[in-house]
Amino acid sequence: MSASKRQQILDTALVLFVQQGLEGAATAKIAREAGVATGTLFHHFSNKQALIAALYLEIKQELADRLPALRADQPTREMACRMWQAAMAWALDHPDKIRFLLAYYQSPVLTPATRRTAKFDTLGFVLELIKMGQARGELAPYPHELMMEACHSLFMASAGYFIDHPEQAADPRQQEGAMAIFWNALAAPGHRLP
Amino acid sequence: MSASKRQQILDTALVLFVQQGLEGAATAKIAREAGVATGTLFHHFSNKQALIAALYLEIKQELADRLPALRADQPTREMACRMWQAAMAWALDHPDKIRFLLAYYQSPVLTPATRRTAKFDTLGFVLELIKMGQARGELAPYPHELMMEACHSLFMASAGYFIDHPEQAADPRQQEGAMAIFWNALAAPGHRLP
Amino acid sequence: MSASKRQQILDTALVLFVQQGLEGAATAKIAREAGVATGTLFHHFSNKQALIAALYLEIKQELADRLPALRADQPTREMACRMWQAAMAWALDHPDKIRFLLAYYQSPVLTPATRRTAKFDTLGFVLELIKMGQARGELAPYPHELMMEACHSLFMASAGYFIDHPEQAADPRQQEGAMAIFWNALAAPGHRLP
Amino acid sequence: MSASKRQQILDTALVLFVQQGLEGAATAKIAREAGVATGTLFHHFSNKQALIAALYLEIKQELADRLPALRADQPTREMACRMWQAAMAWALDHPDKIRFLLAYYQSPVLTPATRRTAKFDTLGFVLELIKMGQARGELAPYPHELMMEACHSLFMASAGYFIDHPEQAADPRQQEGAMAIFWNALAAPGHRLP
DNA sequence: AATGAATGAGCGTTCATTCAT
DNA sequence: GATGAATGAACGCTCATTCAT
Repeated sequence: MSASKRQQILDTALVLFVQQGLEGAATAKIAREAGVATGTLFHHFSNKQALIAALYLEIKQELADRLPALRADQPTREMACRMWQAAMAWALDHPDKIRFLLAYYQSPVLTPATRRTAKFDTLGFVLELIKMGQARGELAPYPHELMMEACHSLFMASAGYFIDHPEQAADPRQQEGAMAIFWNALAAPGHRLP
Repeated sequence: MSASKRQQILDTALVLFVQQGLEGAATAKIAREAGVATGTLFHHFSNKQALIAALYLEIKQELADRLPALRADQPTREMACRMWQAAMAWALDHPDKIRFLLAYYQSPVLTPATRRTAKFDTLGFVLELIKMGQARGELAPYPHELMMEACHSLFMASAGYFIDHPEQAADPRQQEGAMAIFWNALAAPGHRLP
Repeated sequence: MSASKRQQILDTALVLFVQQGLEGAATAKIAREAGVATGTLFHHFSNKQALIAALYLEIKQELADRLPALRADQPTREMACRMWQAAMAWALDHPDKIRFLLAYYQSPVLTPATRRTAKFDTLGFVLELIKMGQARGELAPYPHELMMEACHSLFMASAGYFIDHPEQAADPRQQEGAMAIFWNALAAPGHRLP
Repeated sequence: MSASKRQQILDTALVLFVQQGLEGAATAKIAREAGVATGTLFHHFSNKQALIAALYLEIKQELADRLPALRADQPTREMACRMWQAAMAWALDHPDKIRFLLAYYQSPVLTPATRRTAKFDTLGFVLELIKMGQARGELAPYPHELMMEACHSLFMASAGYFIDHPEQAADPRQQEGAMAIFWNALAAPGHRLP
C-alpha cells in the first residue's frame, strides 16, 4: 500500500505538472488528486523539489530500461536505429512523460546534479554508442558532448512533434524521415542514408 | 525616461528569470532590482504573464533582426550557413537570452499564441528558406514542421552547449562541427558536407 | 495611517501572546484581530520572530522612558526607591506588558542580541546606578551582572505577584515590603532599611 | 525496557525543549532522537502537554528530593543557607533542567494546576521554613507569597547567572555573594549578614 | 508494549495585483 | 507616469495525533 501511494503521487504529479506547470500544480492539489493526504506527499518526498527530481529521474530510468542493450557485433547504424525506434515507440506510448521532459529539462528547479545523474547514470550507454561508432568510423568525429546534445535534442524535438501531430506519427514515411534526419546529422560521410 | 524604465524592467526580468525561474522571480523583486516601484512594472505590463510574453517576443525579434535577409540568387547551403553563423554569433553574445529561450520555450506559461507569433511572424523566413531549399532539391523532402523543429532544436542545443562550454565555443572546428551536424541533418543527398 | 497599523499590530500581538502563547497566537489571528490583512503584518515585520523581538524591545524601551533620570546629587537609596516605585507604577498600569516580559524573557525565540539590546541599550542606566552605589559604599560589592540579575528578577517577581493579586497591590505596606526586600538584597550593611 | 524508554523520552525532551523551544521540538523529533517510535511517545504521555507537565514536575521533584529536611532545632539562617547551597549545587550539576524551569515557568502551556502542584506538593516545605522563620522573628514579616516569589526568583536568577558564567560559579566569593543577597532580602533586621 | 505510515488542520510566509497619492 | 503600502488568496510545509499491525 505504501509503495503504491508513492506511485500514485508520482503518476498524478506527472499529469498535473504537464497540464498546469510546475508551480501551477500545488502540492495540495497533487495529493488530493492522488487520493492521499497532504502530509503523505511529504512523507514520501521531503519537499516539492525532491518530488520533481524523483519524477524526472524515474522517467529517464523508465526510458533507459526500454532501450535495447548495446551489442558490439552490430553496425552502429543498425543499433542507433533500433534504439531510436524503441525510444520513439515508448515516447508515443507515454506522451505526458515526454512533455514533462521537454518542458522541464532546462528548468532552474532541476539541479545540475539531477541532470547529471539522468545523463550519465541512466543514459550513459548513449555515450558508449557514440564512442564506439566514432572508433569504427561510422559516426562523424565531433566532440562527444556535442553529439549527445544533438542526439538528445533531435529525439526530443521529433517526439514532441509526433505527439502534437498524432496523425503524422502513424505515417511510416514521417517516422523514417525523422530517423533519417537524426542519423544523417551524426553519421560519417559514406555511412549516411540515401 | 518611461521607455527606459520599460527596458530596465525587461533587462532585469531576463536575468532574474534565468537565475531563479519564472516563479522564483517575484514581480516586486524584479521591480526593486530594476530600480523602479512595484506599481511601475504594472504600468508597462498588464500582468506578469504579459511581461514574460513580451520578453520572449522581444528576444525572438532581436534574433530575427540580426539574421541576413533571404536571397533567391544564392545556394540554400550558403544561406543556411550564413544564417546559422549569424544566429550563433548573436547567441554567444547574449547567453542569458538563449538560456531564457531554452528554459521557457516549452513552459505552460507561454501561450500557444505567443509561440505561434514567435515562430511565424518573427522567424517565418526560416520556413521560406526550407520551402525554397526543398523546391530546389537541396533539402531533404520531409514535412516542413518536422524540418523546422529539427532546425530549431539543433540550433538551441548547440547554442546551449557552446554557452555552457565557452572554451569549446572559441574553437572553429567545433563551430564547423555543429554547423555540419545541422546542415547534414536537413540536406538532400548530394548536397551534404564531406 | 501606516504608523498606526504597525502599532495596532504590536498592541494586538501583545494581548494574544500573553493570552495564548507565542505559538498559540497565529500571525493570521493577530492580523485579523488588529484589523489588517495578513500581508500587512509581514510588510511591517519581516517575520514572526522579528515581531516578537520588536514587541519585546518596545516594551523595555517604554519602561525605560518612564523611569526618572539618574542624579548624582541624591543618595543611592533614594534614587533606587524612586526608580522602583516608578517602574512598579508603570507595571501595574500595563499588566500585559509585564506578563509578556515574564513569560518570554527566557524564551529561546528571543535571540541573545535582542536580550542584550534590552539590557544595555534601554536599561543601561541601572548598571550605572549600581556602579555609582558601589563606589559610594551604599551598595554591596558583588559583581555587577549578579546585582543586575537580582534587581531584575526581584522587580519582575514582585510585579507579577502584584498583578496576580490586585488586592495586595493596593496595600501600601505590601508595596513597602516588596521594595524593602529589593533594597535589602542589594544594600551594603549600614544602609539597609530597619 | 518500558520504564527506560519513558525516561529516554523525558531526557531527550528536556534537551530539545531547552535548545529549540517547546514548539520547536516536535514530538516526532523527540521520539527519533530518543530512539523510539513516534507512537511510543504517546503510549507514555497522552499528549505533548502531558509530556511537558511531567517533565516539569519531575524536575521540581528531583530538586526537592535533593534538599535537606527541615529541622526545628536549627536557626533559620543556617537551614536556609544549607538549602540554598544544596539547591545551587544541584542546579550547577543540571544546567539544562534549570534552563527548562527558567524558560517555561511562566509559559501559558503549563497549566496553573501543574504550577500549583510544583509549588505546594514538591516545594511546600519552603513555605514551612518561611513561616517558621517569621514566627521566630528571624525572617521579615512580609506576606508568605511575596516571600516565596522573592526566594524563588532570586534562586532561579542566580542559578541562571552561574550557569551562563561558569567561571564565576567556581568562585566561592561569588557564591557567597549570591547567597548573601538572598538571605538579606528576606531576613529580619538583626539577623542579616554583615 | 511498540511501531511508523498516514492524516489534515493549521501554520508562517509569499506575491501578483490594486489604488490613493 | 510613478509610487509603495496594503491586500488576502494561495502556497509549501509541519506536526500532534491515530491506528492497523
